[in-house]
Amino acid sequence: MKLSTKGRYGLRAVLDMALYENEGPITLNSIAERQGISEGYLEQLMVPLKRAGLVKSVRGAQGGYILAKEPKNITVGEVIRALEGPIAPVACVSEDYPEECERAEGCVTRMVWEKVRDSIAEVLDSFTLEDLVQESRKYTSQNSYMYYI
Amino acid sequence: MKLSTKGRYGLRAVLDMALYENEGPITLNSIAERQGISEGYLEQLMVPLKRAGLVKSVRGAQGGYILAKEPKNITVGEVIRALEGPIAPVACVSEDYPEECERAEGCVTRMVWEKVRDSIAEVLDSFTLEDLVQESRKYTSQNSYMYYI
DNA sequence: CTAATTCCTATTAAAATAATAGGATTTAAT
DNA sequence: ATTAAATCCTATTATTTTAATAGGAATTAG
Repeated sequence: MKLSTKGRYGLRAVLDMALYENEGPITLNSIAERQGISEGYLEQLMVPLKRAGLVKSVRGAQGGYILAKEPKNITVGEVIRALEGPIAPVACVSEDYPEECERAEGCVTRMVWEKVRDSIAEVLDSFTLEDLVQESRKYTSQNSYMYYI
Repeated sequence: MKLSTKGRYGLRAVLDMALYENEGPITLNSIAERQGISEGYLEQLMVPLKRAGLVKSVRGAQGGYILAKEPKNITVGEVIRALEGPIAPVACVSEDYPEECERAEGCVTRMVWEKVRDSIAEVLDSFTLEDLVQESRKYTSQNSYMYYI
């Protein structure tokens, strides 16, 4: 029941982008440095984030990545789903295409997993990047450039 | 964010035991057949379940496994924790010994993971084996020996 | 033109998961 | 006592997923 680094790193990356939003395109290199994540790995995470319409890339020198929507319109749930796939504690109750199961009819554990799925989704969908940015600024003194994530 | 087969098979196994509780010790062989799970793998799952005080074994011929407590006193949460470890969407918010993290102080994603952890725990702890047994009997006609899990 | 950057494909390393194998030990039943 | 049915125990292997690395192609600001 653990998130992989895809989801964790990916959320930190987009949150980093939200924090430095006014500085133009953010390079993977700078995110990687601030967050202590391998740049090559971050690169792989950007593919699904772009596909999900959460970030946009700017190629060439002075390029980088920017958020495709305002932080207040990006939920943690969207980011996690983009990177980890639909929320599904077990495959047969996946949010989008639940896997068929012979035992499905009358399966009683399924209702447990459905509730787990919904409660996870509810929490993840209740936070926007903006919420986290604001929370982060609380911890950050006026002059500090250190943001915690 | 998926449960492994440990948790899924293990829950089905103890639920199977709850359903056939009045028939004395249940052999792994019979659970394996009914549930379509490899007997050898089930054997491995019994170790943590015993250690957690959820099942007891009876050795020798006519032996098998029995629940160590009444079904109404065993929650799905206990079973899952026994098999998958403490609930923890990420290691730094694990239910028992959260992993240290340099970024912990002022980390804003952590509060998301804490809420996710708590909401999962709440759902899992809200179901007892008895709840599931009763649900299962709803689907089972009086004369049928087929129980759905 | 050059340097900085994303883009793309492939490969590899490491870890976790799932399953299998084979024998030792215990015990009810005969 | 013997036997058969069962748990117990240790080790190994196969498979899958996760995480990371490598190297070069394409794009673009200056």
